[in-house]
Amino acid sequence: MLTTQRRALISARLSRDGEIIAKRLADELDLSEDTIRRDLREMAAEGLLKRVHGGALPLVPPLPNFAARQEIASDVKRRLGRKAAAMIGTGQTIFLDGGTSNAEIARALPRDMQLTVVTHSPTIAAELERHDAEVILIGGRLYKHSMVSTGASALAAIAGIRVDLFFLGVTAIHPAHGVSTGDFEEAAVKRAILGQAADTYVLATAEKFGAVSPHRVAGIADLSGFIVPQEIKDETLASYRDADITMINA
Amino acid sequence: MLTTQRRALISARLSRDGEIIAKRLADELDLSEDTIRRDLREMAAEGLLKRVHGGALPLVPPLPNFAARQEIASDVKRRLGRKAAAMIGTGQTIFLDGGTSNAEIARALPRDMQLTVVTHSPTIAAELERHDAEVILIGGRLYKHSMVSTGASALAAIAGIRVDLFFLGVTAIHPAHGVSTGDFEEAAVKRAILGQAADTYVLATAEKFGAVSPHRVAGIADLSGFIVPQEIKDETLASYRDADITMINA
DNA sequence: ATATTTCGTGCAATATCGTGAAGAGTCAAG
DNA sequence: CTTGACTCTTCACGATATTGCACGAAATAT
Repeated sequence: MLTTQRRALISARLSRDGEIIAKRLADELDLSEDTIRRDLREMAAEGLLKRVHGGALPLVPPLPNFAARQEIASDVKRRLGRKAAAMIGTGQTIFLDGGTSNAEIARALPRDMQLTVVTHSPTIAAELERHDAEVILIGGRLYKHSMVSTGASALAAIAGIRVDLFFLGVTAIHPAHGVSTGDFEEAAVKRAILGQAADTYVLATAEKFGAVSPHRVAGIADLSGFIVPQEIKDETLASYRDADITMINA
Repeated sequence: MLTTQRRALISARLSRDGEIIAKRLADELDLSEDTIRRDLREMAAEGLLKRVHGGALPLVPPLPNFAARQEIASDVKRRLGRKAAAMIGTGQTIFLDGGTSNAEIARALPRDMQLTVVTHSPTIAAELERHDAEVILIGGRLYKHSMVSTGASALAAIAGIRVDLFFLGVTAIHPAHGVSTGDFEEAAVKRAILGQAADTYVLATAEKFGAVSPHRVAGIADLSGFIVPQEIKDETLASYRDADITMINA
């Protein structure tokens, strides 16, 4: 690839994605990071972009849809997402539930990783547009609040799929009442997926512990484990210990 | 090989590949790089191409690849989208195909309109997150290039749905070859939807007319009409008149 | 506070460039 | 047939550009 073309690509990516990440582009183009960084440095000198640590940003503010996408996932959720992504092996088939925590898993997945991602969330599917991963989208009636497919057709589609790993999203986690969520249909879909997964993990931010939502998804013992932020107190987690499930710190 | 022939070849390669790499062409033609570079130098002096280190590029950047196409919802597409949205009645069920034009329809829909939108594009579904519309998502294996579900399960889901209005997205429109698209699976899905729709309209930007893509979706007469930008020339559209379909100006 | 990532710089290896000179072929006038 | 003018090509070589690597500094993550 010619240098000029590479620079043109950088410009195009900048306006499309709203950012350039030096390392990622270097991997993608199979070049050293030095080359990419040199490009960025020189293009910055020409006033074509703004250099930042790790890559570059456009001078003009990015498109609105990117701005929306960029919504700040809290630092905690990003950490949980990275930890979860690290649990996934090449070639596996995983199911990503909807929700912002699981969207962070999608973002944390290496772009060139070979795996199959099943999801009933169009938002998550959209996140994976530029990944190499095979994406299986579960259709159905869209439940807007959580942006996931529900209903009979979703259940039917789920019944035909087995996955290695399921990352379940819930709104509440309680030692006695298990994990639960706010919508009846949504809970039914989650239960269906749970039944098809070899292992199920929940990304558990602090505010969910001790809470109960109307529709139960599963008991604590039905899960393989939780991924919890490390700053959560031990006594909060103590009441879950007897269920003998894994607590992964992130 | 004559100099003139060689230069003609260079021009042809430039428009076909969007680049000339001096060394590669020299090897291929079994000539020294000097000769190629002299050609490039002189053609650049005549304003036929742009010299760059390592070879040459066309003066006009190559066809908007997918990355760039994604980019700007041109003013034209927004107009088409608004016109299409205006055709939709309250309470109707419509199917939105993937693609940037159809995304503009979704954006142009009033937030509080009561209707049912069926789509196999997670991107379109995500656009409708804050609309009151009921959204039915068609699942399947995600074809990344266009971001739409394809495959047997998508076809099965489509077979169970009837819609009032289908907004079809294609890459090419030709009087004799009908409307066509670049992917085999994608074309099959589009045909399936067409069979379930009472009316089908295509948002037709100027560059699509007269073009032909590998996989035919339908003949012109199988459609209800086109929504075309008003600045398109009458003679361009003349060859479609005999099919007796509606041309809506936007 | 420490580990990891990213940065900038200098440097060496390689690729590409421009120039001028030399070789090869063509053609027409002598 | 020979010669000289002309064109096109290749070769040689110094100049310039590009790339990857090493290493200490700075920024960022844990």
